Amino acid sequence: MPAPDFQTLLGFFKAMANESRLRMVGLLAERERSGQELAELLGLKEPTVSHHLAVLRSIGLIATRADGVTHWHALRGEALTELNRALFDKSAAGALTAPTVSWEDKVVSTFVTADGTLSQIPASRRKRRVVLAWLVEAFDPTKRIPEAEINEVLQRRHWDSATLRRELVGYRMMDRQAGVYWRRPKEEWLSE
Amino acid sequence: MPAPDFQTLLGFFKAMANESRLRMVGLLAERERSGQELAELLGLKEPTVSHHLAVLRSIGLIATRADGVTHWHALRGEALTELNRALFDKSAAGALTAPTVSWEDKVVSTFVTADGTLSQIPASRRKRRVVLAWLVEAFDPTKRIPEAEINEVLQRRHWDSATLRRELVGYRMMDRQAGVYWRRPKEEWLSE
DNA sequence: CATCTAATTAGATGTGCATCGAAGGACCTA
DNA sequence: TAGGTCCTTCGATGCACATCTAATTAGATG
Repeated sequence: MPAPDFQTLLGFFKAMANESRLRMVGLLAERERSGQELAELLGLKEPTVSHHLAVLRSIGLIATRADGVTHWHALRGEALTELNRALFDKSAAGALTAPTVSWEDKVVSTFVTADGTLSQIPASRRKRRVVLAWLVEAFDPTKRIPEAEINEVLQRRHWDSATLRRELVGYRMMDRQAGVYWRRPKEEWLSE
Repeated sequence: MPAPDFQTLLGFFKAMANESRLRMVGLLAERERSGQELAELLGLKEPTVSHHLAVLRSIGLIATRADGVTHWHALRGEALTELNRALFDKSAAGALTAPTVSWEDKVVSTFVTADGTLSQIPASRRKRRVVLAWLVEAFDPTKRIPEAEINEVLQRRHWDSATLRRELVGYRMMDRQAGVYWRRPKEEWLSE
């Protein structure tokens, strides 16, 4: 049987995250029970029990068998075993891991509009660094670039090219001398 | 480590039964992360993340370390291991078996709201006695307490502190003389 | 078929909780 | 100590859901 995906896992937790249902599972773990019996033991009305049973059944945790007008409900032990593996095996991380978009990508896509311009310069240091790292890609790492060209390229991204230029130097992503700029290796950038 | 009780288990499921928190656990399983980072990755605002972190921390699932202004959060693998055992070992039935909630507890929780205030004073003598027994716990049994303090404490539970005070004396749970009150031993309370 | 019992469905209601904006710390750095 | 960043706390809001009553289905029985 395949390791359950994120939604399955979430469904399982939601099903168990209710006092009545959790107690119900406890009661059904002992032996099979009828709806009435559960209602009595849990102090609930039958419709409520019926509702909870439907939830538990929908995740395959219980099986119901009809005998005349009475319905007998029982816990499916296999289901618990399956979930045990799913949850706590090494694969757990796999199941839980969200579809991976890196944090950096998210930050960039937040601040860069569809046409490639910066909607604003992040105030947060950490995010600003990410956006600048993206910006600096626009420059040829093997060349020395005059300030005029730097400004022109940055201007295309955001009106405040002066700030961007200053920040690129501040974060050690670029260096300059006598009005000429060049990219610095990533190892030398400020790490935070 | 002791097998967790019913309430602990329920708390765990409640904590995991939320998409944001479950994804959060997945992200933290990979590596430790800052609040900002989580907010960005989950598409939530920081207050929301903070709230969720508090929930996960309250069940001991994550540990937080501060580094300057940044707080780094990490998953406590041990916690998961513990829960694994608790959940799926032979004890499953035991842990899940409904907690026997006494009648008194049920009564108290019926009349006391989550924030510790009385929603109403029970009309039934027997239930009123239970609620008063719960109320009287608020007072130090070794001290003599001025009426002003009595009132202040009771007021926090219910607007009608005068009635509560009178009833406490009526049920012989407290006694008074010259405007000073003290608790009486349980053996001397009215038994009904 | 008439009626009884057990269960489910439908609809209404109240509550818990996820989320957010605003405001308030804590800690850094200049 | 002034300003800035990161985080938390507070209060408000809206939605999801647990529960109930009433009505309906389904099987049993005489």
